[in-house]
Amino acid sequence: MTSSAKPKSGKRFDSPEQEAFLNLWRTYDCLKALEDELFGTYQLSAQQYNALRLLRSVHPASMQTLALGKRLISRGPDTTRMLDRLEQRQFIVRERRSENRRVVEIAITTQGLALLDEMTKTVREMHERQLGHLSRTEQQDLITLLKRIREPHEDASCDWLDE
Amino acid sequence: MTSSAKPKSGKRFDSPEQEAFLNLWRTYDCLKALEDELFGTYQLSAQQYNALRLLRSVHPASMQTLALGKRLISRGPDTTRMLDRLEQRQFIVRERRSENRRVVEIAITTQGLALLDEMTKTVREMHERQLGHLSRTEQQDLITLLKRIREPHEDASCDWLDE
DNA sequence: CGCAGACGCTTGTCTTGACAAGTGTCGTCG
DNA sequence: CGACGACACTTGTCAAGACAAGCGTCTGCG
Repeated sequence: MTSSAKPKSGKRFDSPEQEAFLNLWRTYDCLKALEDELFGTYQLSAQQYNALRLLRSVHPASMQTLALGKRLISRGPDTTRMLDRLEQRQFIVRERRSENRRVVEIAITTQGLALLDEMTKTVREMHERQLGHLSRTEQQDLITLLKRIREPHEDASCDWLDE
Repeated sequence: MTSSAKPKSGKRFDSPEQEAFLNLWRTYDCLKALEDELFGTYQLSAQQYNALRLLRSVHPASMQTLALGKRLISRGPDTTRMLDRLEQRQFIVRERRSENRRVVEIAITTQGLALLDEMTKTVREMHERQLGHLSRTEQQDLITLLKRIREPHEDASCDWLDE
């Protein structure tokens, strides 16, 4: 009934853009598997690790929940629950200050810092396994390309504040 | 207590590999948002769309559940439930053949093909928005780099059969 | 001083994906 | 030809993410 006479197996991709995106997806998923494997041994998600790293970068100061959430990849209201889990394991502390009781200040604890220290070596090794086989030039080219991809989208929902 | 005298805010990344990976993650997430937005209007997930595309590529033949699952990004036993949803909406049919009652053959239906046809234009436009601002050369470079990244990992869990 | 509205976070609920165990079917070997 | 193991899929259960509504707190305006 539809245009069933079209070539079905001529090409695998409808457009070069699609091919590029599917490759990006596949590659991300591939590297993410390595990441998850490592973080799994620490009972941590990649997002949680990033949150801790971010908190360390401002230590001994603190960050507000929303500001922290914005800097992570997944925007959204799930920051609260992720922080719940980190607080429960005492890697962070939350504090409502009297000066402004609306916001919650998040800070990394000594235990959180210790965890990051403990992970440093294995995380670096994992990244080495992920991308170490690329030359520095290739890595730079990749980063440049990826940034160029995001350029027209940053204004929308993809504003990354980590740089 | 820990090595708390280390430079905290000297650099944002622990290694070039980490910078590359975080850029990859961020970029994927950014493009995925555009994708989800589009597929959302069709009440479809990206995985489901890929499954339908894959089934179209072998139409009018069929595929086995496991083979289909392997070709998608997320490996795993959740293929069944994803297919449940597609079957419920009559985009695919499942059939147990008498010759081998262990396997389930999946085939796309006329309605599934019609849905893909209906989506073709908007999907192409979305990909154009995602990556259209890159030159053909940049797109090719990107694809080459991404494939090179996956190279040493393909043997493990990242064997992509779509090519 | 009090109230409306905005802000920041939390909670509820649903869908989606991950991991493990279970069910039915086939090949094989005694 | 009957039992055992392997295979392909399904089901159960749980954690993680998405979306929307709710709660407490602050600001501004009459």
